[in-house]
Parts: sequence; structure tokens; C-alpha cells
Amino acid sequence: MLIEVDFNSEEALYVQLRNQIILGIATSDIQEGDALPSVRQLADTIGINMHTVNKAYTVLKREGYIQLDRRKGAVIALDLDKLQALEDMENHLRILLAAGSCKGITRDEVHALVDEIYSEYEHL
Amino acid sequence: MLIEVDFNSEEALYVQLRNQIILGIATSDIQEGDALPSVRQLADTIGINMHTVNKAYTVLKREGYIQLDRRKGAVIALDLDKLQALEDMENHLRILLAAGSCKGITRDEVHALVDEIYSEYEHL
DNA sequence: TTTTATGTTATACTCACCATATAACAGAAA
DNA sequence: TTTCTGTTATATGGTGAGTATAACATAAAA
Repeated sequence: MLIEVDFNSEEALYVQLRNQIILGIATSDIQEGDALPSVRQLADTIGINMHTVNKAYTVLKREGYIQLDRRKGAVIALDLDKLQALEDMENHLRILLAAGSCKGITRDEVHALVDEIYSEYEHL
Repeated sequence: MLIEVDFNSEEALYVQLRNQIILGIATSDIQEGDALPSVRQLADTIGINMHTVNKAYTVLKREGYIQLDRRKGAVIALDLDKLQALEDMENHLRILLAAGSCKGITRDEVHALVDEIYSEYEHL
């Protein structure tokens, strides 16, 4: 799996890593049981510090996306706390949709966007 | 319009202000042409520094939600750059939906959430 | 005119977070 | 034993958040 980082982005590096790995899981680019590169290896590949990768992995572990195994490394292991996920999504959507609504984005247009994006996550 | 702030939140105070004002516009709590409190007045009301409110207003101005008038103060004035808004929403949704998809949230459940939230923005 | 309130700008300070650097440890694989 | 792993600790430079104080030009109200 290819992981890239934008050093000019306002977003923290470890957040970019976290997001890209979540995207990789959603698009089935990496799957349950697959191992991610070691913190030192990934850090060396993209040219950043080991601790930055470690922080991304720690966040992903806390959020229930991976488990850290001393033998296998960081392994994709999804913790399906769906209620929590729904609550998180609702909180984020409430702000995001409010901003869109102010800008004239209709409910139907949001539905179309959701369909378009979700179709990227279902081409099994 | 009631504006509250959570000092224990991880989110920056000026971001909380920005979000609440956008929510206020979306729910028609405040409307085009309405004036927001002055930076000093709002800062005094919620017990924070003037510059923090000023930063929120500056962001809202840059994002096209208000215009700052020396006579009327901060006035709601929507700049409908819909293309930019759609692009922003798509970028945010791509991450948000990926996380949800990993957690087992279906496309239909997202649609239901969108409908539920949008209905709060349309009870004119 | 004087007073008051406005947005705006400048500077400086504390605090927290980000990213880095170096180092060390215990456990497991080669 | 050697090597690699995750993990932890400590320190440093940089950046942004929030506050504090101050000053300015403008415009409304007295």
C-alpha cells in the first residue's frame, strides 16, 4: 500500500497517516489481518521520524482499527463499536452539512456525493 | 442567539465559535443581514478574550459567511461559492465515510443520518 | 465637539502540541 | 548471538492557541 504525505499541509503528519490508512482499509487496499510496515520501516520510507508513525499507529489502535503485535507488527483488526462510530459521524456531519446548507448545497446533492464516495468503498 | 463554549473541549475556542455561528445560520436562528455581537461584547458575554472572537469572525469572513462593517459590525452575508463548498464537503466526506465504512456503517445508514440532520435545517 | 464604541493592528507572553533526535529496554525471530 | 520489533523516556525547536495590553481611525451618539 502506497502512503504519501504532504509536508505543506496544515494537517499534522500523524493525522495524514491515520487518514490514509483508514482510506486503505475502506477501499480494501489493505484488509483484516494484513500487517502494516513497522514504525521504523514506514518512517524511513516516507522520510519522517519513527515517533510520528508510532503516534499514528497508537491513534489507530485507540480508535479500534489495528492491533499491535510484537511478532507480526501492526495488524489490521477492526473493533466494530458501531454505536460510537454512528455518534462520531453524526457530530461531524452536523457541522459539515450546516456549512454546506449555508452554501446552497441541497440534501439531494449530499446524497449524490455519499453515493459517489461509497461506491469507491464497495468495488469488492 | 445563544453561543456557548466548552473550555474542556479539544477543539479550539475560535473553531467552536465558528461552528456554532454556522449552525445558527443553517437553522435560521440567525439570517442574512442580521448582525452578530461586537467582538468585545461577545468576548465579554462568554468570558473569553477579544482576539479569540476576532479570530473566529476573521475565519468566517474568509470563508464567506459574514462581512465586517464598521458601522453595523459583523453582518451575516453569504458568499455562495458552491463549487468550492462542494469540493470541501467531498474532501471531508471521503475521510468521514471511510471511517464509518470500516466500522460497518452502511450507505443507507448514512443517508438516514443526512436526512435526519438536514430536516433540522429546513423547518422554515 | 466630545464621548463612546466599533473594527483593526501590533507586540509579547504562557502554554500545549507537533516533529524531531537520541537513547534505552524487553521480547521474539533469524 | 544478532537483529528487528514495539515501547518508553527525555530533550529540543517550531508553531499555533489564548490571553493581555495598547494603540489607531472611523462613525455613531451625546
